[in-house]
Amino acid sequence: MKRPAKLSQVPLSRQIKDFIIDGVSSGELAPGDRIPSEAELAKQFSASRMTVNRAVSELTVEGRLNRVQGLGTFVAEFKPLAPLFEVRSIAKEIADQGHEHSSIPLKSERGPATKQEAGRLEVPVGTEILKLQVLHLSDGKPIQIEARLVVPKFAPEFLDQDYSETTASDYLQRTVQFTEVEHKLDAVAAGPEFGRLLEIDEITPCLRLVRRTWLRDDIITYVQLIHPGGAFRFTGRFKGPGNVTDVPF
Amino acid sequence: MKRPAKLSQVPLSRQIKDFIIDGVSSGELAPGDRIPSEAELAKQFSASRMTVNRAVSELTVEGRLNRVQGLGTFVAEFKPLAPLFEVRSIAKEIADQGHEHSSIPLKSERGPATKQEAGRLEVPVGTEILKLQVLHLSDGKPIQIEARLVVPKFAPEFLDQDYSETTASDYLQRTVQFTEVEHKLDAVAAGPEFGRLLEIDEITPCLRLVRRTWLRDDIITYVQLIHPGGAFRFTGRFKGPGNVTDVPF
DNA sequence: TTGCAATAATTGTATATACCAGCATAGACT
DNA sequence: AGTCTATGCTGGTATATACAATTATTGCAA
Repeated sequence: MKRPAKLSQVPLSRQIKDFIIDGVSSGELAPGDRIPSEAELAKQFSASRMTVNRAVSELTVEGRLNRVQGLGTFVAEFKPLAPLFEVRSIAKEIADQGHEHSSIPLKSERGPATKQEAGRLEVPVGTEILKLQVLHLSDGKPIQIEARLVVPKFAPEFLDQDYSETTASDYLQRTVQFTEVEHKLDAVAAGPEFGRLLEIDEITPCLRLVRRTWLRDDIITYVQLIHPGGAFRFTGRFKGPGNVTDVPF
Repeated sequence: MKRPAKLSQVPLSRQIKDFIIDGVSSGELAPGDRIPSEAELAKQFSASRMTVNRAVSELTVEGRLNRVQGLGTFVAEFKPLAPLFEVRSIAKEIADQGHEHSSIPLKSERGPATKQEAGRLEVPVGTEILKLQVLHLSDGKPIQIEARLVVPKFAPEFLDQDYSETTASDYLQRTVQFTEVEHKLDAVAAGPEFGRLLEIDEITPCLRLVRRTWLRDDIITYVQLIHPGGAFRFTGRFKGPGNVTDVPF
């Protein structure tokens, strides 16, 4: 029953991949669960086993599945490669460690970029940007100040939204695979203003993380000032030979 | 000319992948270069085109190659996913920014783990470990103190080597694809001892990065204390949907 | 010279088939 | 009861084939 090689809009192997990915993200498939065997999927999609094999293999290379010969294919524990870079990693870490996370918006406005802000974003002074500043609390105690500057070239309508729940997934779905990021990490004294907000002495060392992200044509700048007690843990997962050889001995 | 399905020790597709990877790492193939077409490789390896296709596709998923329909396959600009985690990122950054990097070994000894060291490595107190401490200089000025603790279960012979040039690539070659890493970032005052070494006031804020790596059965712990002036930049590249959706809006 | 059509080369996708290798279990044998 | 073996499921690898889609080039016609 040789099927004519007419290609639909979306390749069959892509459909199979999406089917599995959707199952995971919807919660039907949890990490550790076994997914249907290649033969079952092939029947279900009227595809040949090789097509299924290709789809599943790619998901394995991507780290989403683990395959065991003789046993089956299982949903992998999916850890983002570098959770440090998540939006709400601080909030998540706080929550994961059993503390209660809350936040107080300090600033949320749009307006022309000042000289300093423009410098951070590498845009002309006066460009209309979104400026946000949030104080994060752990069990009611101030722990981090987060400042965010956004040049919303791509979707100005997001300017009016409550930013706190907005993530890239809202407007990007598996479209962009790569994102350039530049980070700068250093330690600074809290200083009078932030020291007061964080309820610490102004000479207290704080961690400052400046992150610039290029996503398509947009530039996003983050500044996080983290209270020393707010040191956070995160686990990362490296993938691929390029990292293996970079792992320190 | 159907080849019998006798499998050699190393799968053919693996051999083809290695051939390309070797070409890149030896410099024969530079980023941007076109690699031989699937048909050529198939002839060269006496393989079917599908086998070549599989090998090359996997390298594409892994981010090492870019394929363009109708044109060919090209070596990708390969950027490590998270250069922050490289051993010598500080040294590299210093060099890249046109400064001269040098280092002074402060400590290099093996012996039983103290309580604190054992705690960091999660091994019993008294376990024989390797302890290293190095002061990094930029243009002759102290900029970072690096401490490294290694539990060398895997290859005790490395204990006697000069650690500075030793990387994981010396004993691992494309064997381990995944490595778990835990990081802890915080900011601390330099303190009297390190303040003196770094030639700064003891209350000066410093960045401290603690990194634990699990590589096979081994545990490696890093502690980096970075001078505030030694704030470093790095660019990262994210790959895969898991990160796309995590990229902050 | 410009514009368009045909062509060759390349990757993209899919099928059907074959056999190998790892794992668990049912059943026979001791 | 314990042990071995056969069987069937699973993924792992490889081949041969076919046609689609994209790209650059070539050559012809206006």
